[in-house]
Amino acid sequence: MLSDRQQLILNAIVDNYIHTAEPVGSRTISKREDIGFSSATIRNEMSDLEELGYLEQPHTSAGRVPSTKGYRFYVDNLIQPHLLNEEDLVKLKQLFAEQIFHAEQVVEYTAQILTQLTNYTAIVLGPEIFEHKLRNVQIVPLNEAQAVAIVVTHTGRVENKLIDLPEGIGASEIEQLVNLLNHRLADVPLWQLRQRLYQEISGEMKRHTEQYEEMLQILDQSLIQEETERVCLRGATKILNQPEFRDVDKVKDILELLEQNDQLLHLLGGQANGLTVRIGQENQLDAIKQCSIITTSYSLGGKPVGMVGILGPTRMEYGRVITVLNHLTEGLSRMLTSQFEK
Amino acid sequence: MLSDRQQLILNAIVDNYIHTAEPVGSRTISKREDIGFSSATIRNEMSDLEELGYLEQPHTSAGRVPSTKGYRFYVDNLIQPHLLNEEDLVKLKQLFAEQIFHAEQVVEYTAQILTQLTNYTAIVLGPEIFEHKLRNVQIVPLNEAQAVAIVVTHTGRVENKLIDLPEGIGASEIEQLVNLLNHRLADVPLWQLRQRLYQEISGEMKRHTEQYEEMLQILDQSLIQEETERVCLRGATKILNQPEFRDVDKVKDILELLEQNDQLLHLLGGQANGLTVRIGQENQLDAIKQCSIITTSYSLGGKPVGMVGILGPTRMEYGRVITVLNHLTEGLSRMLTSQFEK
DNA sequence: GTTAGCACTCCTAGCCAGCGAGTGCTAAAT
DNA sequence: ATTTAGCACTCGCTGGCTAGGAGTGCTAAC
Repeated sequence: MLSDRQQLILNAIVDNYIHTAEPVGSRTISKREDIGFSSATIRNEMSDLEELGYLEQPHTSAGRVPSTKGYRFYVDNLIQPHLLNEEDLVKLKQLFAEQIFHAEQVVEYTAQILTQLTNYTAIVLGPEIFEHKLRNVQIVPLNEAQAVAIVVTHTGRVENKLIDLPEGIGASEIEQLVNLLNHRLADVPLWQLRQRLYQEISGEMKRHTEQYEEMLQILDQSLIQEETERVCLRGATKILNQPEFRDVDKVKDILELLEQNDQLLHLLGGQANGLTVRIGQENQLDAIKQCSIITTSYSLGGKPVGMVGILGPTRMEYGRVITVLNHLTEGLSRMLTSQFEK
Repeated sequence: MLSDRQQLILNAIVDNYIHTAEPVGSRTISKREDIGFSSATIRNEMSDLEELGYLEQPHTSAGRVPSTKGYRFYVDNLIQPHLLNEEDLVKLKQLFAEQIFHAEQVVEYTAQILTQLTNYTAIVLGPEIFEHKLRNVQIVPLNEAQAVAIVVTHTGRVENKLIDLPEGIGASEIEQLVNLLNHRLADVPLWQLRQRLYQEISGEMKRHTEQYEEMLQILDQSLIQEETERVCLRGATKILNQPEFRDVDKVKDILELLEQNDQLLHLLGGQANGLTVRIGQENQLDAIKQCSIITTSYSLGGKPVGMVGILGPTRMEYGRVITVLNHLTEGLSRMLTSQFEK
């Protein structure tokens, strides 16, 4: 375990490096107000900290830079609570005041605000589909062969899908089918839909229509669960502001990664609920081994339904970002819950 | 006007620069098979071409680089038809073979293929909403205060919007309203909807319901035209592969511009139909004065309904990109027309 | 245990010379 | 009158060299 003084010094170094992006020398630390030791003492401690793996030296005659292990200790033990300024709080309040809630819009708006507040890249994953319950199904024929199937959830989310109509299906039969669906499947969670469809509807349908097979075919097409979640990325170019990413080769891989929507989910990294920090080397993907990601989840009525994440350099302002994220997810959860649980 | 030999040389220089990204010297040109003159002769011609504004010299003892004027002449007069290789043609055919057509998907798929084929950034603007006719309207109540309004067009596109319900509106009244709408407004182009609403429906509605004002309020909310067009960007990071954009400062502005969805429309630059090339300085936006954009439109039944654009360095392979775009828009138009005009 | 002092390391900026690609001009060749 | 060979000149780029400075590690004194 690190001594109190070692912790004090490690904290000072990480702090300094986060704000300057320059290797930190012993004299810089000894000049700080909260440190009462000479540079020589600091040097000895720094040497020890390096040996323990908390610091690294770019080259012999340079200052020290925190290692992944150093950041990890900083995040786990040293971070001090950060107070948001008035301006930032106002922006967050505005977000939560958005009474006109619409899943897609809130996701984008949230990502926008997050990237503004933090100056890092924001990734927001919308409320997950399998928590949604069916409100209403519509099937709108376009011509003889095609129709649009529309599924509305109790949260107001709308999914739609183009489907092929089997030959010889009339408008009245479709209408009948839709009525049956709405009658029987209302309030069924989306992920249970297909299962319930076969359980409850098929018997009834056999009685009502001769074209049982064709109908089932329509339904099967209509209710295929959307694979792509609603994930939204904002502020990808923020990384270009960081001095350690002045090199095109270094950012190229990162930006290419962020271009792939399906990779964004991997970045958020599964349904961990609560706040998670992944620092530098701790990340799976090579492209972002020089970055840190802070993720957290927000919930509806106690159950986590979505995630938000902030991607920045390892030299990220962890304290501030964590505070912002906590404020945000708290507000978001409160808002979601009050809106849909009544 | 330029002499034949001047044109030959300008063509050779642009050609060479496009492929090497290095200033072109007189000896390089004189060595080309299609040129039968010594380097000295080339030097004299180059000097003339520079004086006329077609070439520029980064510094005294460097080769020449085409100016915007030079590229312009090249594009307008010198470009040679480019043949696509088998592989590329197959990819394009695959796109057109997509029978399962869905506006949103085709836009994304098209952008993806374009960026793959050209290795530049692709921007695709989906079929414009005002060409779409109303097929069906639905209003699905979520709770006492809110509902989702859904508009389906004859092309199978689905727009949805969360609306607030006035107090005291019952489900039966909404149903009545929806029936009336579908009966009266089917096949009306979306952009005429509100106008026709007031013309045709209001009289009838006064008769049928006492809550005329409230109903109108619902409709007004439901039919607000979506401001954001379906625009899709792919391959933004391709620019990072270009040697002239190895500098973070140079790409930062470009990437930040591409992050803003509303700016993408400006890039495509209005409803010019037919193929347009905007080269370097000719671009309005400062951020892309070092880039060129080639745009063109595709059509449904003769009327242009969408656009595609390719963004690359001024040193772009104009011939190849133009060929790809022509193939694409031709196929896309044919596909759209055959699908919806029957 | 702490700190002042000092030799040492190593990066960085600046300077300079040499190289080479390329030009422009002139004079000879066609 | 063109075209071309020849040559001097320009200028960016590379590599080697040096001086400066920030920072370290060690030792010895406090």
